[in-house]
Amino acid sequence: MKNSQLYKGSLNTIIMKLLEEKGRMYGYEITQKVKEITKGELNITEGALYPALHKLESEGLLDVEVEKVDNRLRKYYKLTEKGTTETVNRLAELEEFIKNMQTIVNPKLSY
Amino acid sequence: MKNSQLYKGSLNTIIMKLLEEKGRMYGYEITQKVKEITKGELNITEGALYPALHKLESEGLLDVEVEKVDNRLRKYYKLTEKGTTETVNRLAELEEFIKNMQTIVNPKLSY
DNA sequence: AAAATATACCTAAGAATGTTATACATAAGG
DNA sequence: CCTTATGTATAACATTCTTAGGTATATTTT
Repeated sequence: MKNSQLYKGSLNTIIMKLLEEKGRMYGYEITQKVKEITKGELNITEGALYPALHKLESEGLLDVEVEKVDNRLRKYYKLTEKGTTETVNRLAELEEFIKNMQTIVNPKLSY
Repeated sequence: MKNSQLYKGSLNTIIMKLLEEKGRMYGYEITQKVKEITKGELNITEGALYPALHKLESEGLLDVEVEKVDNRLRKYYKLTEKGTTETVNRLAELEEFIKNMQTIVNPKLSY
């Protein structure tokens, strides 16, 4: 996902947050949604996305439903109960992370 | 550095930002400074820090000055000219990253 | 005085995450 | 017909960080 190394580690949180909002999404849809939200700045690569989805599923955080649309396969993912709980934690961590990074970048604002 | 994977990829930017502010710092000092700024939330491990410093130096972004204080060795790092220029870019990237993540986490604020 | 903690550096093995490249398959547009 | 878009997948490689050691001196605690 993009050149900047900063996004490393945030993919799982992004996926879970989008699923929390949308209810359910399929892989390709997630890549397009992120591209749209970030105005093309963040492009999730498939080589990162699919393994991430599979791992979240294997950890019991996501459930999958396979559907055929226009003769093409789609795998819809949604948060499990456990996944929903975990999403709350990860979003809290993300907000803490952002706060810390802002303090480092712009220490004057933290007075 | 910490449990949360979110910090992955941000260490270089943190180091460079601190050096831009302080002028020069040594490794141990950096770990303590970050711990202080983030109120203990972010602990940079030495296994991450020292290789990162060496790499930034080998890339010509940092210069080193070795000094002996209290009979103990210290390696003071400071930004080179190239490093200073690069710091501006990385900070811009970081702000962009933070903005994007906030948009994803809190889409309502971006209306 | 001995032991633990703090200061100060370093590296190597492995885990986690992501890029790049490739593969397969259908649909739509030029 | 060929390219682009849609849709999923994996394997080799690169990067970053954790964990777990190692070395050495100074200070604080027991």
